Amino acid sequence: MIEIQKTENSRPYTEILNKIKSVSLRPTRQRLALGKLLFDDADRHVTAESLHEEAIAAGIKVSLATVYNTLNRFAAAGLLTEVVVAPGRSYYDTNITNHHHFFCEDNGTLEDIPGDAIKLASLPEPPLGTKVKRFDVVVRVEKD
Amino acid sequence: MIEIQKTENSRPYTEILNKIKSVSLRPTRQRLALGKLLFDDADRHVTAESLHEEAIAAGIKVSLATVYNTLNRFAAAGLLTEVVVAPGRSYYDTNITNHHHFFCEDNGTLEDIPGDAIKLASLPEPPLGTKVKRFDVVVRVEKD
DNA sequence: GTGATTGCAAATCTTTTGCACTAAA
DNA sequence: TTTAGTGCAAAAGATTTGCAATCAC
Repeated sequence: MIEIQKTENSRPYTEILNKIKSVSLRPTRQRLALGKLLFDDADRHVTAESLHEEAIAAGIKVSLATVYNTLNRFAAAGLLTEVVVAPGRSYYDTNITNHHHFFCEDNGTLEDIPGDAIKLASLPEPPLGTKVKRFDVVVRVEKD
Repeated sequence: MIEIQKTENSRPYTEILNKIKSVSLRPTRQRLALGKLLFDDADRHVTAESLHEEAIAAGIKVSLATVYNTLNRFAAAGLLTEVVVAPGRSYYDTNITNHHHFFCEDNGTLEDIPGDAIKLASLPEPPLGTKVKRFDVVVRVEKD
């Protein structure tokens, strides 16, 4: 029984329920709650650690291991994108459209750049035997 | 005494010696040997692990911790660039000019793209209170 | 019921660090 | 000699995994 679904805010949960079901994952209590945190607002950037803290603060009982597993499952299913900008820490982005990032190394903050805001004037041939999958632009900024 | 300097190939070692001295680092046996592996060829991409294996295979006695320390010192001194392309592993690049990368996730291979081969047609304003330091383009490719 | 998911703890992997020893200046 | 660098082993940080209990179907 998913008691949280009985509240007056049941519509968003239905959306998240459908989103999770649509990728053939079981809508468990933890996945629904994490999904609500992730997908209720647009363009969120989280780490496993930050999402876990947020969940605990919101009174959601979920282990860090499950947060890792959920982020990985969501990413593998295409619900999230993994963003690699800093060594030793993975960021997950709820924006799954083609886009890029500002990254502030001073405080580890990510901000989206719309895909159409950046155009490559040219691109050399990829290495022999390979084809281009996509490209990621990271614009590194610093506080001034 | 740096016995290896006595061989007939002493010229490259002089270059590496000077390179290391030029950034106020002590030219120890380990740094000279790692420097030779790194800088004798152009555009090398290594991880601490891969460079350590290479060194051991070449008969150089050096610990993994020292390889990490050396890569970090070299990078801090501007002799190397750290490249962030995959979660949980740091790559170091001997190309310190402005450039970008092809990255093949299938085998973890990096390949340089000259800086002038890529031009951004436009770039939105950076987040408030920040200024652009530089941008990195990673073109992700896959085997076909 | 059956198979997927959770949670915890233990394991793994990469990287850093403390400290006694060694080497460079 | 004075200070920096090395090596080992231990520690640290991020992430994954084994397994019994639990939950969705």
